[in-house]
Amino acid sequence: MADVNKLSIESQREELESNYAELLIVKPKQERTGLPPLEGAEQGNVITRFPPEPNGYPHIGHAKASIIDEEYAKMYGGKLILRFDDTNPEKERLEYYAAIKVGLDWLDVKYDLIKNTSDDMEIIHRKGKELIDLGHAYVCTCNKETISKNRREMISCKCRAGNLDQNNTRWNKMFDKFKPGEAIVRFRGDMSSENTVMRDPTLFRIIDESHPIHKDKYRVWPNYDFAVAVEDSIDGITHAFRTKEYELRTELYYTLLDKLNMRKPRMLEFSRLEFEGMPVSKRVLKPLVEEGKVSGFDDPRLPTLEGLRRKGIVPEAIRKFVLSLGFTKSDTLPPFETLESFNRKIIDPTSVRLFIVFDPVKLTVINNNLTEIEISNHPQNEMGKRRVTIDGNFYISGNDAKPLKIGDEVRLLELYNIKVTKIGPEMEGEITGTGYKSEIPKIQWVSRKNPVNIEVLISNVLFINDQFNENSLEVKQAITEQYYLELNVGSQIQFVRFGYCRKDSANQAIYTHK
RNA sequence: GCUCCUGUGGUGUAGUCCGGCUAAGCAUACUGCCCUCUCAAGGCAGUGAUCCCGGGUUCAAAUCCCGGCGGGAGCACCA
Repeated sequence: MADVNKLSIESQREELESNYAELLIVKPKQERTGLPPLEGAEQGNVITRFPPEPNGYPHIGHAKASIIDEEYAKMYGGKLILRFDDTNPEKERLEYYAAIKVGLDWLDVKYDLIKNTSDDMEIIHRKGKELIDLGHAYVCTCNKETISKNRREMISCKCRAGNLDQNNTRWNKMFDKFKPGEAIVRFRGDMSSENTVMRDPTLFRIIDESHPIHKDKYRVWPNYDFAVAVEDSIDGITHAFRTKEYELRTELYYTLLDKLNMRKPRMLEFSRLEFEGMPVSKRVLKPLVEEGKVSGFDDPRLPTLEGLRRKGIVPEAIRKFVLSLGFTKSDTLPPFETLESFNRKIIDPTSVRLFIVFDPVKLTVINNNLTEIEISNHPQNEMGKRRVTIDGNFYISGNDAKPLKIGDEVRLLELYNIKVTKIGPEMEGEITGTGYKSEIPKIQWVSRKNPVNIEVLISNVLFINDQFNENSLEVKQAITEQYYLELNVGSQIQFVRFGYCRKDSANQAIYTHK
C-alpha cells in the first residue's frame, strides 16, 4: 500500500490501466433528475395515496403532498388514490371535498381512484372489534384529564384491566347508551413506552355531530391513527407519505397492522412546506378571513391554491418548485422567490406586454404628427399587435417625470424621442427624432385619448415576526391602455418596466412578481 | 422535561446508504458584460461552502465511528 502511494497519480493510473482496467470503470453514480428512488418499489406495482381531510381549502402544503404522491405513482407506472380522510364530522364540510378536487384539478394532479374513508366505516368498526376481541384494545371510561395525566405518568387505569366481556358490553354501549366523552376505545399499547403515542392511544371516540355525507348513520368514529392504518392497508397502498410531524406515529401505525395481521405499506415522511410569513394553518387563517383582514380564502396574500392562482402563480411552476425541494426531512423555509422565478419563466412567453402609468403626470408633445400606432404584444413571440390612438397627449409615470429637467431627452417607447420643454404637472416636449437611441432613458406612456383606470393589488408578506402585517396589501391606482379591456380575466400581463400581473377583473389587476 | 427527527454557500437542494472519480454539482439570489425600443425573458462570466463543532478510523472522509452543539416536531376523545 505504502509503495503504491509513493507512485505519482499518473503512474498509479497507468499501473491500474495496464493490469486492472476493470477497476477504472466508473460506478453508475450518475445524477438523479427527479425524486429519489423508492425503496421496495416495483415498476407497475406502486400505489400511493393523497389523504386530505376535507376541513378547509387546499393550500401549498396539499400541493406538495399530492404532487409527490402523483409523481411517485407516475415514476413507477402505478396508481394514485385520492382518499378523503373524513372521520371527524365536527370539522368536515361538503364544500371542502369539492374545493380539494378543484384544487387538484387546477394543479393537474390526476388520481386513478377517489374514495372516502367514511365509506369504509363498516370495515373499520369490524377491525376495531377484532382488536378488542384479540385483547389488543379496550374501552376506557376514564375522563379526559385522568387519561392524559396517566399517560404522562405512565400509569394504567382500571379499564385497561377489564376483561373481554366488559369491553364488549362497553363497545356496544358506545353505539347507543354512552354519551360523547364517556367512553373511548384505546389501544393496549405500552404505558411505559418512551414514545408517548404508544401509551394506549385513542382508537375510537363518540361524535354525535352530523357527518357531511353519512349524516347520523355513525357515532363511533375512528381517529386518524386507526383509520389511516386500516385504510392504507386495505387500499393496497405500497408507499404512504406524510409530513414529518407524524413521525412518532409510525410505530403505532405498524404495530396496529401487526396486531390485526394486516399487510403493511411503507411509510415515509417529508418536511412540511410553508413560506416565511405565509401561514398555512386554519387556526391562523380562519380568523383573518372572519375579521376581514384578508378578503377571503382566495386572497392573493394567502398560500392557498386559490390565493396563489389569483396572484398569477401557475400550476406548472408549483410542480417544478415542489420537485426542486426534493424529498427531505430537513426543516426549512423555502424561498418564495424560487417559485416566482419558475413562474416568471413559464408565463413570460405568453404574457402580453402593456404600458402602465402610476402617479400620472400629463405630457403634451407639441409637434406630434401621429394619430395611431401599432405595437407588438410580445417582443419575441407572435402574440399579435394592438392599435393605439395617439393625439400627442400622454400620461407618464410620476417616477419617470420627476428627474426630468428642461432640455432632457427621453424616448417614449415604441414612439419617438422628445426633448422636455416644460416641466411640472403639465409637461411639454417636442419630438427630436424617431430613431431608436439606446443612450437616453426609455419610458412607457399611456395615451390620454382612451385611458383605462385600474387598481393594482400588490401583496406583501402577511406576517412579520408573527405579527399581522397591516401593510400586507398595497392598492395602487394606475392608468393603462385600452387594450387591457380586451384581455380575458385571468390572463397574464407584463406591464413593461413594472412587472407581471394577472388580470383579475376589468378594473383590477393583481401583481404577480417582478 | 422526555422522545424522535434534522444540520452542505444568503436561500433551497444534489452528492452521504456502497469513503477516492468534484477541495463539492444544480437552482435561486446578488454583481458585471452581451442581446433587447422593458428594470422581463435569453446568452456569458463572476461573487459566495475549511460540507455545525471536536476527536477517531483510513494511504484517503461531506461521506464510516464516538462525543458535543444548534434547529424543528410530538407528548389531544384533530388530522
